[in-house]
Amino acid sequence: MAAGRKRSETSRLAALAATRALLVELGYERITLDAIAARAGVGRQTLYRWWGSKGAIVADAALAGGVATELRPIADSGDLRGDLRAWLNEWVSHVATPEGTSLTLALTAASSDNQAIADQLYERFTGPHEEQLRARLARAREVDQLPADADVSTIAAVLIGFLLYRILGRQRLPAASDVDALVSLVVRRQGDGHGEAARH
Amino acid sequence: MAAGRKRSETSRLAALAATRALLVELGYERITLDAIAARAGVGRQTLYRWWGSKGAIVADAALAGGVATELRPIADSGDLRGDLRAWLNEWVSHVATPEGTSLTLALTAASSDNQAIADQLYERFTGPHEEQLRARLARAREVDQLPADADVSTIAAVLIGFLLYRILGRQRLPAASDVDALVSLVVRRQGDGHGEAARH
Amino acid sequence: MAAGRKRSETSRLAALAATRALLVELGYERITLDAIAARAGVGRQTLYRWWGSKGAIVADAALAGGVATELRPIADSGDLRGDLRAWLNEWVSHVATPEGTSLTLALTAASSDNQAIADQLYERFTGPHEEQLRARLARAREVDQLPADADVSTIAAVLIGFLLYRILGRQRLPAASDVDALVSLVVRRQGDGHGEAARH
Amino acid sequence: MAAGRKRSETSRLAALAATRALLVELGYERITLDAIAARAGVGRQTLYRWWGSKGAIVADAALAGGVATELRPIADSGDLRGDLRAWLNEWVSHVATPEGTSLTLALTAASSDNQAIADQLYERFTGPHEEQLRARLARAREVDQLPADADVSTIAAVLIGFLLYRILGRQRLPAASDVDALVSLVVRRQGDGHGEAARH
DNA sequence: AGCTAATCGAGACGGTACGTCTGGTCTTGGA
DNA sequence: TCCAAGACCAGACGTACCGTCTCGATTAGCT
Repeated sequence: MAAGRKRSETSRLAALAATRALLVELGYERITLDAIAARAGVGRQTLYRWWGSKGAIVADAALAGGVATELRPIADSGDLRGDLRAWLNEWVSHVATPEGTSLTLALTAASSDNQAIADQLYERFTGPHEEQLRARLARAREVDQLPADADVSTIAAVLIGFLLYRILGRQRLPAASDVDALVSLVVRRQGDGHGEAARH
Repeated sequence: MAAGRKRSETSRLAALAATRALLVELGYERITLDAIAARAGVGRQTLYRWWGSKGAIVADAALAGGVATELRPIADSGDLRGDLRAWLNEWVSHVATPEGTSLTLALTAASSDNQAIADQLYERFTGPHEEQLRARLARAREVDQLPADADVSTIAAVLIGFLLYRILGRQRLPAASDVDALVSLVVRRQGDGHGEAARH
Repeated sequence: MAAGRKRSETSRLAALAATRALLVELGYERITLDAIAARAGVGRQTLYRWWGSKGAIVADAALAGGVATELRPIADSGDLRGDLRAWLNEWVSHVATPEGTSLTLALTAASSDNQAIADQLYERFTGPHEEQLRARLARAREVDQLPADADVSTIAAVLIGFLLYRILGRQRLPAASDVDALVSLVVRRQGDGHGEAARH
Repeated sequence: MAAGRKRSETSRLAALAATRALLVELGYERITLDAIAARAGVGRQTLYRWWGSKGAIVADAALAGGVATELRPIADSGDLRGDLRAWLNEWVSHVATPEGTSLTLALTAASSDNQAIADQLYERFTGPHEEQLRARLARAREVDQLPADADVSTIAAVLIGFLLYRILGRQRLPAASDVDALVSLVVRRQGDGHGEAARH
């Protein structure tokens, strides 16, 4: 029962780095497995051996060390609105880089193209972030920074959806004031009337 | 200088219909100009003559008669929340069809791929809808269904972003109750406190 | 009922010429359809469209304008031995060129590899030559330059087999004296005893 | 200086046997070192260690125990024509088997491809047989079964070339009557006129 | 008995060529 | 001048082999 040669970690990392670089330069559609292999100094068969398709390697490259890993957890300073603003602004500044924009667009294209990638993206990236957001909102609700009947899932979806719309629209990324307006819209100060209460 | 034969309207419509059909069956990445030409009974050169690229014909097909045109304007019954719920639900039911989902995903992929398509999409589709939404919200603000300082742009972006997130996530389309929660979150009954007013 | 573009004669000839050139340079095994296409300035698909395989194009290239077409018919001067010697010597000098040797070896390799090529080679090349040889021998028999019971098929096969053996052996091509010996062996002067006749 | 492990004779024989089997099944061009290694249950590196190339292993497999070794020497019963007929017929029946045909074609292809194989083939196989033939013919000449001026080299080449032509042609292997005609053509009964003797 | 070194089967590596498919262009003959 | 058909060049696709390079596991001779 012989072992055979081990998978080359060098090749794996070179392939992912080359993919990220080419994704930034060319975008998902114009990228080529030939180009990735050439840039990484790796055989084409090696890419097929370990990833099997362009979509898979792109997803892995974008998620492993690309977009996802540098994101910080949402702070819990006790100030929900401040924490959300900080988190959203960090996101925006992260995506505002050319690399961030390219990788995000590439992931969107790959997800639209391939259900498996979409699932992986959700499982490894979107889902954890959404869950983190819901957890932070739930904690805020417990300390009465949100009304007891606040719908944390809807709030989380609205925050992420807003970012998504602005990124994909590529017209203009949200400024700090846009983030302020967003947070103010969906998270009112506790003690603000909610429901039919105090007429003005 | 002879005038020559006129452009064949039959061919144009057949090409667009074939593109839509194949988009639904295959998605943006897997579609082929050969396949469009064959299904439409049209020469391949004819597609290049009038559209010039795969992206252009896909965008035209999806926008002209595909996703966009069947949408109704937002009603103005005087009841903002009801009107928004109706509009959002109509949108959801429109996208919930297989054809609607496929065309939306195809447009997303094409937009991620190609800035020109993204611009066209915004100009002919997203922009008008957002503008319509802002106009409806502004009218509501005038009749005091929204606070005077409400940020209609942010509200509009949030509503669209929420839909976008749910569609692209492909986990599950929003139910009527999700739409209710969304509308309740961003459009409070007039008289609700809004702004920095009360407690500190 | 439209016609479509005609097959490009330019491309066809360029492909065959490039194949011959590369066959001489590289030999059958080391030749590449990529290389043929590149040298001919022709798309690779065009080669597959019209020939379908490396073997087919090699056979066509070697037969059409390569080895076969320049061969003269066997003369009929009335002198069988002289005519055969001339024909054999012409053959040897033809094959003795680098191009002739390479093409012959390539055809042999291709025939060993592929029955279809072997059949085509026989039908378009070997067969006609053998038939021509048989016809010349039969005419000689009619004018009593060969015995009435001479087996023209065997003689023809022996002449061709001798050449084949010397060419494939690649040790040394037959000289004029070898050709003389061969002709003397298989074609005796009429009037020479044949059979049990004149004991010595 | 320790010695290390010895070469595995088991592996060597398994490799040669697998090569012969695959040569029969697939032919020279379609054979694969992967396939040989897999069938022999041998590592690929072992093949390269001991033979170094596909051509080398194929030549070794075909010559060692394949085509060559089973051939008997030419008998010397005193009857030259009978001995030649027996030898040729044995050859034909040997090659007429599927295995014999495949191995012969494989050797031809390999020789056309590779000069080193061609040389080895001549040295280990064709050469010895031709030499054996020449020796038998020379002995016959000494006992006056051939004319004193008979060219034994040409006769030997003619006999081998005839076989080669029939085998490679693959149209039909020579029957016993063809062998008779061949022998009668090149070996006339002593006492037959030979040379420029009689008529002018 | 332990050491040392060459061998073994297995299998990943960087490459090259395969045969196919598509993109975008050009040509043909008919309307 | 447009159209359907279809050949053209270019180049990416995913697969199959090549010849090389690790791996860990056997074998031996030499100490």
